[in-house]
Amino acid sequence: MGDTDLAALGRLLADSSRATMCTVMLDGRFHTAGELARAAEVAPSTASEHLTRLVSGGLVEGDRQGRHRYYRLAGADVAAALESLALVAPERAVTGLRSSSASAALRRGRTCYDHLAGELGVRLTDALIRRNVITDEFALADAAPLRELGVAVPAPADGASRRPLVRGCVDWTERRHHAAGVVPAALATRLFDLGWVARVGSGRAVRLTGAGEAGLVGALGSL
Amino acid sequence: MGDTDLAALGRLLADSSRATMCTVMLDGRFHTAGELARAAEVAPSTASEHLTRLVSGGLVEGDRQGRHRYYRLAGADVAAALESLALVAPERAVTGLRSSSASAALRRGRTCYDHLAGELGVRLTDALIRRNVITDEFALADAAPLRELGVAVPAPADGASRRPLVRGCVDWTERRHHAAGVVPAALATRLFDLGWVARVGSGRAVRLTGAGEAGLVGALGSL
DNA sequence: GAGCCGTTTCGGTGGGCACCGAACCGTCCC
DNA sequence: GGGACGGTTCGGTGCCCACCGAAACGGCTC
Repeated sequence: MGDTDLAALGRLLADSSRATMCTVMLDGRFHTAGELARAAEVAPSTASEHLTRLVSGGLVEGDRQGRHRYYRLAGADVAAALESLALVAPERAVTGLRSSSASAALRRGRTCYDHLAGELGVRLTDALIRRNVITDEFALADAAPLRELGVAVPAPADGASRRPLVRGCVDWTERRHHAAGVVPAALATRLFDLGWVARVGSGRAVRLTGAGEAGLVGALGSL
Repeated sequence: MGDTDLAALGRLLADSSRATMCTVMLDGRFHTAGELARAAEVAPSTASEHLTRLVSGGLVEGDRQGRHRYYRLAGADVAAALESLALVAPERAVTGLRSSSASAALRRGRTCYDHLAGELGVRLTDALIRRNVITDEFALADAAPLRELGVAVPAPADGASRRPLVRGCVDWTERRHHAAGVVPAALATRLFDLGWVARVGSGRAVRLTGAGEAGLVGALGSL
């Protein structure tokens, strides 16, 4: 009986299979229905039903290409909402060695929809603050070092209504903020292109390469 | 099978009674169990069960005083997560005149946990930006006008790990950001003390008083 | 065309849980 | 003290929905 239908959204996340699928899709990329079914450990038919509900609920969007069907989160605001929920969510007991090492990799570095998070994300954020690229209040200060790296930094925002160039994003493993927004997203894309960060396995986990370590220290003075 | 138990949190919000209670508690204040039961339109026994679950889930904290028991949201991060969810949640169809005028009042002005939101919130945010109290990237710039109003502004943050003095908070009715954080929260408290904003009814809705209109224009140059 | 494969739809089954009324407990007031 | 009242606990009922297998529906390949 409220103003918005919070409960409908809660029901979508209430199921562990759907929650797992959403967590997988937090990397912002497309995933096939079968891949999501395996991740959630349910039959393809069950996964299909879940995905239909997620789409009609507006959390996920689908794109059919050939005989495959690709799904991803519906937008950055959805990813932000899920991340802020994950911050509140209690830590889950780790079961087994494989998931333990997997979550350790996630803690070290991962993508958060379109930018970098985890230890790597906050290290990068702190380096950007020290180099005065952004302020400690997450405002863009000096974009020159980024432009030298080949990052496409758009013109400053003309109002508060646009998506911010830089904003703070809660990091649920580090329990603090890291840099998000248009500029950090562009930076993340560029770092992938340069080969300075690379994906670990097929999930969200990423790591800093040797060239990335050297390159970022050179560009920002520290890391 | 994820890293945190997102599904458990979703289950808490999945029930419409619990969701309504959480929406009521979004004002950050304490509410009695009976009041929340009436808001959700369920028997007191049912409400009690819901509140027990919300507490054990970490979303809500309770405080017994006398024969009453008061409940409120567990923290600002919980409120932020709920607000970001409400932004994603689809608009709900308005049923009846009473809820229509109530939601209209909410759109005009309301408290968002500890600061101001709605039309009033974004007008205030824009005035703060025009007056250069904060930047359009939600960083604190010049606290002098606030101190003249009697707002207690703490010293600048010494690192990125503390709760930010100012941050952007999504406004689900205005579909843009308004100012949140330590400073806007202190400002809201001060405006209540001055009588410049007052609550409308018993819920989250607030309105700007005549004295508030004049006082804020005087302090900030515009509104 | 036939065959394969990824995906979706459809019945049927089972478990979880929201709900209420009744009983119980603690606090306040006369 | 007794009575009223707010809140919680406890059984019992009924609904919602996650799950699977089987079958149908594309699209791709040979």
